[in-house]
Amino acid sequence: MDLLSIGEMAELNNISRQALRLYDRIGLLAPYYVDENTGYRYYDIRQCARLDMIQYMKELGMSLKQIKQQLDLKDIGVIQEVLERQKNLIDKNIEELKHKRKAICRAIKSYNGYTTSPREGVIVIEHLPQRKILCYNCGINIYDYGIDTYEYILRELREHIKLNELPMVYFCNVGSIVRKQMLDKGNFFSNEIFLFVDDDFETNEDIEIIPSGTFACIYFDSFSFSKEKKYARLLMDNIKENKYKIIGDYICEAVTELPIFPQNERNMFIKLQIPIKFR
Amino acid sequence: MDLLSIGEMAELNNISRQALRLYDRIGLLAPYYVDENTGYRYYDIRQCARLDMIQYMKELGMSLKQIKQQLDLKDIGVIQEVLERQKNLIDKNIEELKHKRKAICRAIKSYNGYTTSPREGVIVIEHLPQRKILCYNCGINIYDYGIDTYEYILRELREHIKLNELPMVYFCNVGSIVRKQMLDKGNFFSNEIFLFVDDDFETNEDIEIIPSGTFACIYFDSFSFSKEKKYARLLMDNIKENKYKIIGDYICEAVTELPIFPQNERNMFIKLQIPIKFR
DNA sequence: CCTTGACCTTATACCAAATATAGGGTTTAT
DNA sequence: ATAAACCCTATATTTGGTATAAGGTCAAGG
Repeated sequence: MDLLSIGEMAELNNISRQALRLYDRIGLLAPYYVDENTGYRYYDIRQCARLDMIQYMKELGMSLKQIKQQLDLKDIGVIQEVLERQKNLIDKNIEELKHKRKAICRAIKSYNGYTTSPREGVIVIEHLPQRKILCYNCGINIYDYGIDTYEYILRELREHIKLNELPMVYFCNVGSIVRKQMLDKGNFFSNEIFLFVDDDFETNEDIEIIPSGTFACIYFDSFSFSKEKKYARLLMDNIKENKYKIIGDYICEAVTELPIFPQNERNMFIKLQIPIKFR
Repeated sequence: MDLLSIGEMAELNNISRQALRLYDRIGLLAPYYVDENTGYRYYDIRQCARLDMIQYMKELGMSLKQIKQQLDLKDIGVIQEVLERQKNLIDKNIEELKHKRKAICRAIKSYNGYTTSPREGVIVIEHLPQRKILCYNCGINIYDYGIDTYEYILRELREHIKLNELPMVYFCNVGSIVRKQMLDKGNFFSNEIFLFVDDDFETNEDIEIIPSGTFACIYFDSFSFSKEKKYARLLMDNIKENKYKIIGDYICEAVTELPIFPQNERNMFIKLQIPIKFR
């Protein structure tokens, strides 16, 4: 019987010598024979079977520890269980990745929208598709407070997201909403912030739909409430001038950008939007 | 302006204190203010914006180093590139996982097939669906050699797999093939081993299709060539006795099991199969 | 028999992205 | 005043390896 040196074994199995030594040390794959004097490791070609299984299980996503436990069990047939478990794990991973992908696509679209957006302060009429949002009621009128409070509320929103098991990738596209009845009374009041979710997101009590329609919009960046109020007034005045009819809630949509300012303050692209009907 | 202790900051952002200290040390997020005497870290609530971005980019799969580079660039707008890159990465991951999933399903099916298989040596007639295999010609007649040589050939097959960019998960379901013309001449000769791939696998010159049809099959486990030959003879004799007509290649399908034997030798479930027609 | 180069050994350090722990100092509320 | 809660630094651990150094061994050729 001819034995293989660690280098030969490594080459045959596409693994590094170092890795084989590691497997030896943790007891995952001991060489068939070790020279007492030199410490040289010698492997039997048939040990490739075990190494195959190790690499196979590793591919399935198991840790070396798990693999060792599994192989130490010497329990034939348990491999099926492992396979089932790993399949479910993979399914979960795929779902997660798909979710992430969607969120990224959303973010890409948002950013593109903003880079090709009209100049700051120009009012445009846009047709916007139906959108789904996940609302969070923070209990206070955010316009009564400053950016600090807004940050705290964002943290609360995030807790909310976590409860809904949403990936954090959605967190870069948030907004606030002033309900139509408040707007009609001239009361600039909002106790709700939200984030946009995918259109095929399962609708539950937290999810609300913003219907498609015609919106009067105005863009600006670098967020502050006084700036928002200024542009909101501009937008409302324009709507009044043109005798449009407001038919829904005021929305302030924000896309968070890289925070690069001295105090690392939040920098955002903002798009205010009010659904209207031409009279 | 009220500042946050590291614990408050950590709690607000669902991150550990340790992680925040780490981020400080690597320069990813320095506290707004550090007490000179006590070394206590104090954060500004607005730094949540930067932390959000860090966590967002982390979610996208970027390393802390990459994130730091990105944020240090202070180049607004590069986020789009990052998003595109990460989207492609996710697409690749999803594809890979789907591949793995399929291979696992195949393995599960194989194992189930064997646990519910007839007793060793019993000949059964089965209808088997169309299957795709990836063939490798090893140049020698494997039946002229022993298990050691077979292991070497398996290594070559694996090199072959790697060239075809197949995930290693397929490697647990291999087989060998004796062509009909050899069988007809009574020549038990095989220089081809293969592995099963998914049905929707893209067909190229290495891929071969085993057509669906009726097969005479015999099951056994613990592989050795002499055992295979014994059962192959049994199978052939039975076919002759029953006056079936052999209409295609002899296939020896193996499912590798956990290697648990003293020398860690390969243990396999074997299913011999010969396509036949009733006269 | 000697040398050379390829190969082997152990030991240690490193990577990412944290977590855990020890040992000691500080704040805060009662 | 004092205890609980909190903070600090420094070090070790985790996972699955890779990299390197310093030194020992093997096989082939002269």
